Amino acid sequence: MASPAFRQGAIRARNARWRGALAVLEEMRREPGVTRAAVARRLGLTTGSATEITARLRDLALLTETQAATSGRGRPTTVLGPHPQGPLVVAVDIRQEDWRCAVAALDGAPVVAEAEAHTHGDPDASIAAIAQAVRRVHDRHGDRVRAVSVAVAATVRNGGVVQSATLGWGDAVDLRALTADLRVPLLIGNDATLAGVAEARRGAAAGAAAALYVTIEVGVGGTLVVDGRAVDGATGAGGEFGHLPFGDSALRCPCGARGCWELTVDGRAIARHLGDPPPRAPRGYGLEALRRAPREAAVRSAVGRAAEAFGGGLAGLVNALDPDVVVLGGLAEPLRAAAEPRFTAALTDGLMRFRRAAPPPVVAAALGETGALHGAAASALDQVLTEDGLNAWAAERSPAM
Amino acid sequence: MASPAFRQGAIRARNARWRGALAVLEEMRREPGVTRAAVARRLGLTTGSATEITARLRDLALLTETQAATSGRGRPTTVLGPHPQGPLVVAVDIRQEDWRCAVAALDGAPVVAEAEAHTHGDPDASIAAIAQAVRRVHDRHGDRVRAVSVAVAATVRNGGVVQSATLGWGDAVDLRALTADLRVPLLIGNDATLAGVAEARRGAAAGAAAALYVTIEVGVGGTLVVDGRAVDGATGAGGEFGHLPFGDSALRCPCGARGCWELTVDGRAIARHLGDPPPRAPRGYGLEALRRAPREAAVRSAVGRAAEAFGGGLAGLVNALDPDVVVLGGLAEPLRAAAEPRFTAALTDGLMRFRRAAPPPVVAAALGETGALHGAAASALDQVLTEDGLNAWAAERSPAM
DNA sequence: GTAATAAACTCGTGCGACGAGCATAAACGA
DNA sequence: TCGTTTATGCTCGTCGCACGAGTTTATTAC
Repeated sequence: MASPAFRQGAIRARNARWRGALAVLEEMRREPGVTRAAVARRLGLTTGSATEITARLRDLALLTETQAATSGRGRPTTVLGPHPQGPLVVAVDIRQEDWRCAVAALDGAPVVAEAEAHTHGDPDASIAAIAQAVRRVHDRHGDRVRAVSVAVAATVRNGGVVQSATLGWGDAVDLRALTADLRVPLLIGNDATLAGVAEARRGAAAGAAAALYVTIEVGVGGTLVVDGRAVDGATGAGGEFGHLPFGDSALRCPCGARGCWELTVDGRAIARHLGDPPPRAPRGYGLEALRRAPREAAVRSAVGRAAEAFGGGLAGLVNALDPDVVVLGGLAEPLRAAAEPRFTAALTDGLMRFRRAAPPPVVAAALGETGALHGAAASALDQVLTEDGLNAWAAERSPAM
Repeated sequence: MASPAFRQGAIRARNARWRGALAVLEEMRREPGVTRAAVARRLGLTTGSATEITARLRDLALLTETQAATSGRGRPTTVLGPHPQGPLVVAVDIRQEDWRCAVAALDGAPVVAEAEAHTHGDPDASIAAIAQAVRRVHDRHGDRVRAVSVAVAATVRNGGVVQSATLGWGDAVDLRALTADLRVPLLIGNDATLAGVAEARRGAAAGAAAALYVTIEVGVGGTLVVDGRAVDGATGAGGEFGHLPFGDSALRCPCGARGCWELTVDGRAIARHLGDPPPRAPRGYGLEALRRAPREAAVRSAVGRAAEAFGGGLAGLVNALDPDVVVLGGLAEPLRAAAEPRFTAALTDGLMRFRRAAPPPVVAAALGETGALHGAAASALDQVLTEDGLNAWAAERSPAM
């Protein structure tokens, strides 16, 4: 592992080798269950090239071909799938209450291996437990594990956690311990960002050129995803939409700024409107309020105000970012559903006139609780399915040279 | 021209041909005056490959090599530059008062060929005049002209103008007339978006991973530029930051929404604070106010309020988009300069706490009035310097096959 | 069965890039 | 002034990927 193996100069040529192979693997990943013939057609490959490429990839344990259910005349084609000895990635999702650790092959479907609730108030214990889970997975699969990707309910910057009010962890949490002595790349990402990526690739926004994912948990998060890649800024801390000053500038946000949108949208907002003290668990409070809203007029009104603030802010984001589609995650969808007319009115009213004729559809997230896990697996595979990644894989398997 | 010429199947291979050549051309474009040796080093090419690639590109009239000023020992290398018979693009900038039409070679530096003031209130006359200018350039250079790119002070969507309050043109303006019978691709882009691209590539934000460009003219525009590409959404209408609801929700914006940021930032805001009626020319009014501010306390205070609103909104954008650097264009820089303390205080106060230690630098645009023109040239070259673009160029020059 | 069909396999070719060795043009130094 | 040093350009044999055309194979339809 970590074999340098190649002379400096040949990098470009060595990378060009994988053009066709990578395209095939991406197709297989994007649409598990595609047939070889379909891939060849889509990529404009001749059957000869397809034969060569699949043979090469089979030899490298990057894919397998299985008999396809025949349909119609002609020689039957094969279904492409991940190889049983092929590369794997580990996806971890650290949420407020618990964590999950999953394994995914090149088709990107995470299979949960372990899951556990946090030891409350003790980040070190949680991290140690997760690290052990990762290590067990690694022990089981050896060098097949090519990357570990972590989705965490925290602000992430330059691959590290910057703040994590949600988790109640201090800001000195260092997730690098998760792969301490494993020689495997570790990727850290914000959970909402990764969930957005997952929705844009395989979820409710599949196929969209520019998808805006917005989620409400404690506060508001999300991301714009363009061509399947999150627009997360220079340091990866983009998507903090909750801290756009759409709100009441008299309100000071725990983040340090004032007028933050999320203060007018989440459980804290609803509590304020109802005259309740600030809830210690805004997510739970919000959920409870949404449940009570149908029956209690006061709650309904408070929820409506939050939905209105949410719709208005969303309109601003649509104005500024021009997405194809808006995907709502977490409590965002139930909030809209609880006060649909007020939400939609505010959204429409906030749109620039020329957008109103054909506003982007606002849809519910399709992947639900597994979005972040899917996104983590996807971001890990993004590293594996590169020219460098395949070079490394191939070099390890054929020690010649 | 428009020769199909190629069989369907070979597309992938035919594109792969240009990998090395494109990389070299991009280097030459990114840094006019680079030497062949420097390019080879950066790209990791052997001298043999460099020789081959440059020879091929010279034969195709895509670059020339000129003697470099020798510096130090060793065989002198050559400077790469655009070929005198090489491809060209036409860049047009349509501003509020006038328009300019320029030509650029592969180094992307636009040379203004014609410029003229608008025939006021008559879009058709302006468009006809611009079309003639484009035609004259095309007549002069023939098939060397590969694309026409237009920067326009209007909202652009799906390659067409959607609204253009600034120009005072109706919304039925069809810019496709600009290349009516010329068989040349026409690209339409928002002027602020293109200026942002130019600043990110060669201006004040050169080298930034994520640059946020914000400009104040009539209203607020701009764009986020990631890796040199504008994040302009699904239809190209992104970057309308002026219509984020950071402002006073009691104010209805001509765009149809309410609470738009730009109403609290531009000349209209200053007029309102001074008790003046809404100015017919907000840009000129704003400029005048900025001039008077140093001497007149009331004006200074009104300008300060606008600068504060500007800084606060900018902070929100930084929170949400996480840029490396913020570039101010148009009146934005003078507005900041006129009330620097209030601007900076509002900006800092609006940032999330973890961003305050190292906020992105806020700098003035470097390309000034030529930003949009540079950006238009760049977007046109983006089309030319692709595998398809070079294939077409090569096919036209060697009619064999 | 036999024809029709779709797709896989085989093999010769083209082409871009590599590597190693050679050639060349300047600056340096005795 | 002239060899030495140094950086670069040029030549040519080789490799590997994808192509194209032709052949083979597996299935359905009649």
